[in-house]
Order: sequence, then structure tokens, then C-alpha cells
Amino acid sequence: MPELPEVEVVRRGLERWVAHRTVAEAEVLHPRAVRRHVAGADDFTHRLKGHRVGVPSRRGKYLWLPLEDTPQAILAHLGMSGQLLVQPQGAPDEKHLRIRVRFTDASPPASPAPGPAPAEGAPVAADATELRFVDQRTFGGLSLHDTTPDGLPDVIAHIARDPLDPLFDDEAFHQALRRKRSTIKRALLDQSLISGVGNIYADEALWRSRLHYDRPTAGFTRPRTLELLGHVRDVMNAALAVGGTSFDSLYVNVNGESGYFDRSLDAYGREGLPCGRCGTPMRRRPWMNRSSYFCPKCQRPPRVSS
DNA sequence: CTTCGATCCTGGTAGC
DNA sequence: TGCTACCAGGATCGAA
Repeated sequence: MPELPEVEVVRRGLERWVAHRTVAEAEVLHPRAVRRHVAGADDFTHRLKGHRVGVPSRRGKYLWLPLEDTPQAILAHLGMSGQLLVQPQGAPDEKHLRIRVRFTDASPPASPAPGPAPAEGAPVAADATELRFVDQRTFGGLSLHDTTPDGLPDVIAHIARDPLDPLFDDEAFHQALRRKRSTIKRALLDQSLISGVGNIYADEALWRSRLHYDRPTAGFTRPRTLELLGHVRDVMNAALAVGGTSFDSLYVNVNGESGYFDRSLDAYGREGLPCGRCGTPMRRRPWMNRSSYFCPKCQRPPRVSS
């Protein structure tokens, strides 16, 4: 369940290992992984071939690799279980390998290869690596899109800036909340309002803010909105500081190492465990076909709650 | 127009 | 043991 910090960790890995390399060949092993590329798998592979990858960018949970000297980019979304791995060529295929991209050139010099060291007596060129998209549940995928003049893939123009973006507009976000007839957790997960927040960090930020997930947004005061945004940024920065998070064992960062931190979360997944502030057992409630975790004492439900 | 719920997918696990 | 049911959940789409 990669959210913004995990995706940013992947982006950094791609910048390190894939930027400025030229695509030799792409191979689609599962058509569903390119379903957002409407022209199909063959078109996807043909159009990648021979292009040089630029510096990866990210907005919210989306990341993309610009193709240099073209107005196009490879857009990636990891969905729930997607991984982008940089693996030595010849490493065994992962069980859920969906897309493979080989390059004509090596990684930048002076770079130790990711992954396990080559077996003794069978040396592998240190930078003979390829990019792999691995995804058990195939909610994620890759696709090629035209970019807008500011470099954004056109299909994600509706995705809002994320809270770590210097151009994120706190005041505009607050006014949007006030206009909504919605509740705060729904709003936090609405990628057209604020991007990059998923179920885990939403629960964490709400716990820190002592806000119940069903609280209506219309009555939010500016200080309350700003405090919440502060906590959203804090939980994301904390996760970034330890190299991304989530405890779903499916998630592995771009170098093939586990990106999950051991730090216990304060809310998510803590049903029945004591609240870190007041000791009250935390609760889990079914919510939008998933779960919300909260402290029933610190995070009181609104009066008019379903 | 906004809001909201169903749906996609697969592997792990709980329960019988 | 072997089966079923359920759970994880981001984004999209269509219904209300």
C-alpha cells in the first residue's frame, strides 16, 4: 500500500539507477499491467524502444519517467502491491513480474549493483541491470502519455499537488474543505483535493490531530485545517526519513530491499491496543470497504454520525 | 453538480 | 485436511 513516502523512495531509486539510460527493449508479460496504455502492449513496447529516460518526477502516488526529446513520459502507479525493482539481468524472474525494461547502457559509473552480490566465481557486470515492474494484484501499471507544457502526464492533470509540494496551497485546501459536504477522511483521500494520502497516513494524521474520521469538513476552522496539514506532513516526513513505510510485506523499494520501517504506527492496525496518548483501547471500524482505526476517547465522533 | 458505493485483483488467513 | 469466506485498498465509473 504505497503512499506518498514509499513512492518518493521509489522515485529516488529510479533517479539513481535508471535516469539517463536508453531503452533497448521493453517486454510486457501481463497485459493488465499496461491497461491504462489504451493503444495496447505492442504499442507500448514499440514506443519505448530507443528513447532515453530523463529525471523521474512524482505527484502524490504517481511517478513518471520523462522520455528525453519527446513530449511524453512513462507513467507508473503502484496500486496496492506494485514494485519497481532494479535487478541484475539474469536474476530469476519474480513470480508476479509483469513488465521488464532492458537498457542499451549501464547505470551511472561508480555505482554498486543493487540486490544480492553475485555468486562467487560467477561475476556479473556491476551495472548490468534492468527495470522490472512486479505486481501481485495488478492494481498498478505502466503507461505512456503525452505531457503538458509543465511536464505533467496529461492523464493526471486532475491530481492535486501533494502536501510536500512547495506549491501546495494550504489556504486553497482549507477553502475547498469548507465548501465540501463531506467528511474529513474522505477529503484526505480525495486525490483531486490533496494527493499522496492513503488509508494508513490518513488514520495516522487524524490520530495526531485528535480528529474523528467522520467529522464534517464544512465546519473546519483555519487553525484546525492547518494543524491537520502539519500532522499530514509530519507523518509523511517521518516515513520518508526511514526510507518509506508500510508493513505490507509485498512492498519492496526500487533496490529490492524491504522499504518498511519497524516503527510502530500510532493508529493504523492497532485495534485493541492502547492509545499512545490515553491508553484507551483503539478501535477499528469498517469504513468505505476498508477500515478506520481511531481512539474512541481522543477522537470523539461528531454528534450527527451514522 | 456533488456524493457515494461497487468493482477490479490475488494470496494469506480464519473458521468450520 | 480441504474448503469457503473474508480481508487488504487506490482509482474509476456509474448511480443516486
